[in-house]
Amino acid sequence: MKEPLTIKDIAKLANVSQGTVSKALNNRPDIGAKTKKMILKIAEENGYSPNAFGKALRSQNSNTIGVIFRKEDIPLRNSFFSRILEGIEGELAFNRMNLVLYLMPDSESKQLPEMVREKRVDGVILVGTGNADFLKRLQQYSIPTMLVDPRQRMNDGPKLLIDNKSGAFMATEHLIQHGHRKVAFISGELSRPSFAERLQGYKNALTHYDIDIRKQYIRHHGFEAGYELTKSLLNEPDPPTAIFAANDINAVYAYKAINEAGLQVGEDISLVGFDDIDLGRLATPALTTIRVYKEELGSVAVRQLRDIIYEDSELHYTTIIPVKLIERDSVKTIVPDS
Amino acid sequence: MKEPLTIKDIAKLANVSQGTVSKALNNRPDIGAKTKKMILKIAEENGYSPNAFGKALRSQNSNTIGVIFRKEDIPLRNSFFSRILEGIEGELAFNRMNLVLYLMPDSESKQLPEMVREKRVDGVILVGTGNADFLKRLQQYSIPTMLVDPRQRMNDGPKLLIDNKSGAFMATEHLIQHGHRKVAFISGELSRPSFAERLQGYKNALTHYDIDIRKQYIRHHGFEAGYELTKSLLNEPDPPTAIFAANDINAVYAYKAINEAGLQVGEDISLVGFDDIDLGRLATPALTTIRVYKEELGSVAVRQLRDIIYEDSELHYTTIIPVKLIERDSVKTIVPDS
DNA sequence: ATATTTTTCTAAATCGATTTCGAAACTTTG
DNA sequence: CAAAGTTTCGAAATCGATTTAGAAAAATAT
Repeated sequence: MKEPLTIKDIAKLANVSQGTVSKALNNRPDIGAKTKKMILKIAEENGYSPNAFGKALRSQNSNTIGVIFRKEDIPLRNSFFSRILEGIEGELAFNRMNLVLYLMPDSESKQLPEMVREKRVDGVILVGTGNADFLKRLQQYSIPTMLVDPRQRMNDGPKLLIDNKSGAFMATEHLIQHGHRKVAFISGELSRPSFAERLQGYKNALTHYDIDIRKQYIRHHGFEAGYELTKSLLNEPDPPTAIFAANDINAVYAYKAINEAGLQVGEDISLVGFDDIDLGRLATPALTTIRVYKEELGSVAVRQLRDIIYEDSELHYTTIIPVKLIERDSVKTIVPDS
Repeated sequence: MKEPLTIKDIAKLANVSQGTVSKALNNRPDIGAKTKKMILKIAEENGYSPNAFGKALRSQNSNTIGVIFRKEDIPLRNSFFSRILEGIEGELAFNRMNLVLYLMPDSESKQLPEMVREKRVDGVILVGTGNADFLKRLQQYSIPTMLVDPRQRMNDGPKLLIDNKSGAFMATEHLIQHGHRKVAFISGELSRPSFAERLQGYKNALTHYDIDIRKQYIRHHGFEAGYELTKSLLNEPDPPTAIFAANDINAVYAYKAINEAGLQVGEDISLVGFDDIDLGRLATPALTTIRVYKEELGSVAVRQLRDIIYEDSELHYTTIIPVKLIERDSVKTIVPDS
């Protein structure tokens, strides 16, 4: 019911000018110690909070950043992206900043989202997206931008990448060290750099251990196509004994295909995933996978973006976040044929 | 590089006053048709977008709403809440509104989030949360609030509920109609009204079909305790032939326990879940469940909140969103003992 | 005690929009 | 054609904060 207090009200209550109140609240130098204390007390007692828009209008920054996901990425149902969002939110909240969320329809690269055109946000974080067009437009607006696991590698802005190659190497190596020589690879579209890099890591591991790379063991298609891919792999004349799935979702689909073929994961077929989402932990047997530090991805993105926005940090890093092998129960040690 | 244009710049370009520009852009009556057209053209050509803060400051509304989830609810990793968020985002984007996201630590009921104290948002949607304290404080601020599946049923604000009782009835009835007489119930803490209501629906169904309610078939504990609960159910002297899990997550845990006991879901034990999250669809065999229209929950919340905020709708509905049985492969028809 | 410096405060301008009120231009009517 | 009524426009106030420049007060130096 009661209208919220403005700085003018506080000024009246404290018998000073609103300029003085502003100085007290913002720790400005030219103010006396006792007046300051007095003003702060009054503000506190009356539960005063400065109006965000008045503040933003004058100071030209809003203390909020925009977070953009692709709508098509099933960004939120997919716990991978959700965790990144959690990381971003946590770090922003820690810095008492606000998060405005935008899910970008794939079609809409024509125009920038309103929040940036209207200057609502001090910077944006693009997760799993960012085509050249869109980025160019952002740059014209000269709004600080941070890319997280972008869909395109060619761009000069600051960005965070996942150590896909090492991770895929570790995953494949893990299978090899457990005696597997016939290791297949499944993934979504290779147009996604992350998948392409994971394929590269897989190949590197095979090469490193002097194992032939078999074309027919490498399958990629669509995003959640793990079910079909696995089914066809199992029908190979010389089927693999192990599969490295370039992401956990596809790995879980592989479970389904394997089960339906009357086989058992971790027994007849070994499986390693990538990402470490909850799904894998819940599967039976629990999925061995490469953990991506998703919250970390989010919080680091915020920290770096804050540096760029508020500290005028000029350096535009490309940061590669490491990954880690998480051993669970989906890999069986076997004796190699050869 | 180029500073964004202000309304003053457009006014200069069009050789009119800024007031006139404002009228043109906002479809005000007292403006000539040709000047209006001319101004709009100039604004368009120069890619002008009004500054959100200037606008918000003057018009006293921000065109953004705050969305609050519980941090402890694993709100985002859990696709249930994610879908609700998607629904909210979609409806807001449709209305060209902004979404600021806040994950509330459970402890923090002492203070309202900054976004509301600073008047950053025109209204808030609380999903799966809202204790009495917090709500009272919100009311003092007289900020329009919408509750979605709240954790407390005693409050007068407008709210959206899930038809838990009917859903649970349908789920249980489905099992009964497939010949099951020994139907167990598992859920998280009954302090959550949603679980309590689902238990009630379960009991109603049993009663309706003249089946005794057996205390030892009703288990509830923790949030993701489905694994242990199911394990102990299977160890009963007279174990159930079917289980109704009050949410899909617990159902998926039940899969794990059942598998580990050497039994098969949809064969030795029938299972029905509640919520219809992706996990259930992915499980083998796919989980029969009660679908909750999660996106709908989100979009309806936004529509009703918009009515309250912008249309001064005084009526504070309690809306109950229906649910639907989704038959998949986790229920087997059996011949009842009796 | 006066002059000078330093500290503390206030009044006013500003950020970018909207809105009000009155003036100017244009229509309609007698 | 003059009077009355309508439209269309612009100047200025306003929203709630911050910041600047200068005045007043206090502290220090001469």
